[in-house]
Amino acid sequence: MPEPKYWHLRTVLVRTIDAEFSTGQILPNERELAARFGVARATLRQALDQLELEGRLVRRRGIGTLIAAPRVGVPVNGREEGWPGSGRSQAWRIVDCVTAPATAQLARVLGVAEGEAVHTVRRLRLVQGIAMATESLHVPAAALPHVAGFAAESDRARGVLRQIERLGIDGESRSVELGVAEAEQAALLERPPGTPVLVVTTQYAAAGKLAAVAVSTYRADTCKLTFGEAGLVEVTPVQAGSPVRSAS
Amino acid sequence: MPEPKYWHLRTVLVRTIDAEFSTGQILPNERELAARFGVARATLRQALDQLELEGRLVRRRGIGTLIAAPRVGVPVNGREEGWPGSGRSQAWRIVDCVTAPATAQLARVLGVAEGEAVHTVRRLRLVQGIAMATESLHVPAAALPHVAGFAAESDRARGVLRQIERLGIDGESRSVELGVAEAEQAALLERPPGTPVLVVTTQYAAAGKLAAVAVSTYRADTCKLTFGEAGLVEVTPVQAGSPVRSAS
DNA sequence: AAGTGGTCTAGACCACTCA
DNA sequence: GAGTGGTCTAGACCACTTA
Repeated sequence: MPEPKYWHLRTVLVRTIDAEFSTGQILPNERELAARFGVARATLRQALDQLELEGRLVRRRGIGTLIAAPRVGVPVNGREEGWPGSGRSQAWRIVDCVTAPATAQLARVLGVAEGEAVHTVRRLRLVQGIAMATESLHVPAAALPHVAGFAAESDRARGVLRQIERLGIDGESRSVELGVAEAEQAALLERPPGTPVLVVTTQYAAAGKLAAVAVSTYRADTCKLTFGEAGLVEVTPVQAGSPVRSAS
Repeated sequence: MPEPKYWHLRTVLVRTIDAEFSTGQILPNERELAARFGVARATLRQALDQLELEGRLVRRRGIGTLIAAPRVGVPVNGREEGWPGSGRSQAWRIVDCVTAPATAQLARVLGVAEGEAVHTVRRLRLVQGIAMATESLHVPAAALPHVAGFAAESDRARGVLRQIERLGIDGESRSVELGVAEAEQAALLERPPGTPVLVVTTQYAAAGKLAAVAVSTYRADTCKLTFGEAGLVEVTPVQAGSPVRSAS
């Protein structure tokens, strides 16, 4: 079997979907689809798994399998888009703020000593009212002397976000990789554990030194991260396959 | 069952791996692991699937399941790193160069008329001798008048890459999303079809106008894309989970 | 209560690698 | 040929949604 059944099935489904279905429509249920294609339900599900990973389908328990909307372009441009106080109501919701000694791992990432106090602000990024990303912003407590004055957690969170702006952040570098949402992130994103996410790690520098680190997890099913000069032209999604040679 | 078995299994395996195994070591085979944990092999495999998606494991048919090396940081900084001729031997290998009328989709992305001739150069990005990414660079033929003179495909490819530099690219914007490798990409990356990839779409602008578009697919299992000021500090991987509260 | 997707099982066979 | 992961099956039960 040079080509697995589930992969062939996926190809057939892609064609069917593109030709006969549109966003929001419901596919026939899995048992029927499996019967129609003459495969076991597990095999059909393997094909649907692929399509879901690609963001073409959404499956809802108790409802059915629907055609997904195109992915939302989410700007990841640093201070302008992602930063807290800077101007207009950015769609961030503060979840948490804890101050705790750095774990070994966190200490290494932040470049501080293990056990040193670190503020961690957790936020949720909402795009059209729905949670698209979580973020944990870590900054050494020593760098923000005025935060200690706030008693309430929400005040402390806002304090951290406000004061970090006055640090004079003058550089940032990012990395993006694939991950899966663990329990906490999954809950915040209202998704089951194991949901694939794009993990964005941002290092913020002030005066040539690492000043803060943010780890964000974006829903990989619905997000397309956008960087750079704020959309030169509308970014239209492109097939992963070679767009010129229409082989197969 | 509030927590699926496979998810719990994954957690247990993560702990075991971190504690008792190191990069390159081979796990016991699936049948034995399944028996040891008292689950069906399919359930165990579901847990391993997660770990593979996270880049913690690599499975090789006929060999076994091994602990993966940490992901490689791959700079995606545009002209400096990714661009062709610019100086030292960049680890790119030219695969292909075709000139063909733009499909409807490609035309839309490039902002040209459907059917207009477009050069497409396909390249392979090698990191430590292994294929990490494929790239298709699309540029309207009208913009590169001198390319027509080259007869051999490899000359045309080099011609496109060289002449595009003289266009005076002065801006780029990118997007990153999750995808799966179709047959062609999969073959180039020496991976099975369906392999998860990070799809990077780059728009190059010259004189305020869109001049070229590149679509790259990076192996999601082994790549961590890095952006920005070329590594302020070594980027150490961070768990997707909340790094401060060590709940569970 | 009926219908959906999500999980889990036990077993079979295949494709690949290596001694 | 023995051992590994990859695919596929048929069936069961669960969790969730809607009516």
